[in-house]
Amino acid sequence: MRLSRKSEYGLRALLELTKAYDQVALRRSDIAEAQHIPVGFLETILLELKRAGILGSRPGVQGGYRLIKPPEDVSVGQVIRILDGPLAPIPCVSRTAYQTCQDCPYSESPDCPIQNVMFDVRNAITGVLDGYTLKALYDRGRNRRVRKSPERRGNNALSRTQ
Amino acid sequence: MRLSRKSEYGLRALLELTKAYDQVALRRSDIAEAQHIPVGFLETILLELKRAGILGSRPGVQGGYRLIKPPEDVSVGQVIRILDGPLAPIPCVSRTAYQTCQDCPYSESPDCPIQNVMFDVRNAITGVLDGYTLKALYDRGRNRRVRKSPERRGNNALSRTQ
DNA sequence: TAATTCTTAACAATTTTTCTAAACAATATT
DNA sequence: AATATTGTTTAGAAAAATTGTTAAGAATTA
Repeated sequence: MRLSRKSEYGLRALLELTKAYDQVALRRSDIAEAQHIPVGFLETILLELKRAGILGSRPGVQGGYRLIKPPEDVSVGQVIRILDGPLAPIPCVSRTAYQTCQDCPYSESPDCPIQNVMFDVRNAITGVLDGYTLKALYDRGRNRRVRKSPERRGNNALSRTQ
Repeated sequence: MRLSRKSEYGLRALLELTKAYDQVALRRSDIAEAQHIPVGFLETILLELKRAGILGSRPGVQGGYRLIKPPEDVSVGQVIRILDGPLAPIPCVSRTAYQTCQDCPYSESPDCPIQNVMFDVRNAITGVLDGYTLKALYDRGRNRRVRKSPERRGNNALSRTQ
């Protein structure tokens, strides 16, 4: 159930591009440096996002990559699907990439127990990720860092998870 | 975000063992045949579940594996954690296996945007999997196959996902 | 004792993930 | 037009994880 490095890098890159949205283009080397991402790997990631219509780019001086969709119109779910493929834990519960199971003894039956649970898991995951936009991702991190009410400090994600 | 083969096999094996609960022990070859699982791989899976205290076993004639916990006391989440490790998409939001990120530029900050989303995802996943027991898994598949009301037929998981 | 079945550890094949290299193409500046 | 800058593309290599396999051994029952 792990998020790949690729998707994590992709989201971190998009965070930088969201910050620069409507302002400047960022060179892959800028992004790589800011986010500690191997520049060669980042390259392939940015290109996939470009082909998917999320990024635009231009070579040359003052060139680089930029977000060509409003950050509030791109969901985290979209991004992960582009970079990692379907969000569903198993192909037989995927909306976007459905596939029947071959070796599953329940594959002929209308009710596979595993399929039933994983269907719920898929909905739980997409429920979160498809409702979460790049703008929300960026703002949430930013607002929290500003931290208006001090008593909220102990309630951040990190302390909750340790 | 994929469920491993290992966990899928493990759950399918446990489904067989739930069916036989309090009745007979099942040989690994029986389980392998019933569920189309490579017997050698199944072996390593069953042993992990045994070490975790979920299964018991006995060699010899009439021997085999059996569930030693009531099916209503074992959650699908537990099983996947045993076989695949933590459910969290990234280590920094894991309750059971927390780890700080090394290369993340936000790792010193109390508010990492990625961590925030993935924290929600983790809760969504564990919310489903930790609340789903082997008994529920077994019964739900079984009840559905019986299918009391015919008009529900079009509403099964498979047709929903295509 | 003999047949049956689980036990253990090592390791091998395959696939996926992660990353690199190098030649090339486009753009802007001069 | 020349040059420097930056993205583009393809191929593939290194590393890690996944998915199995093998074989010798130990426990249990008949």
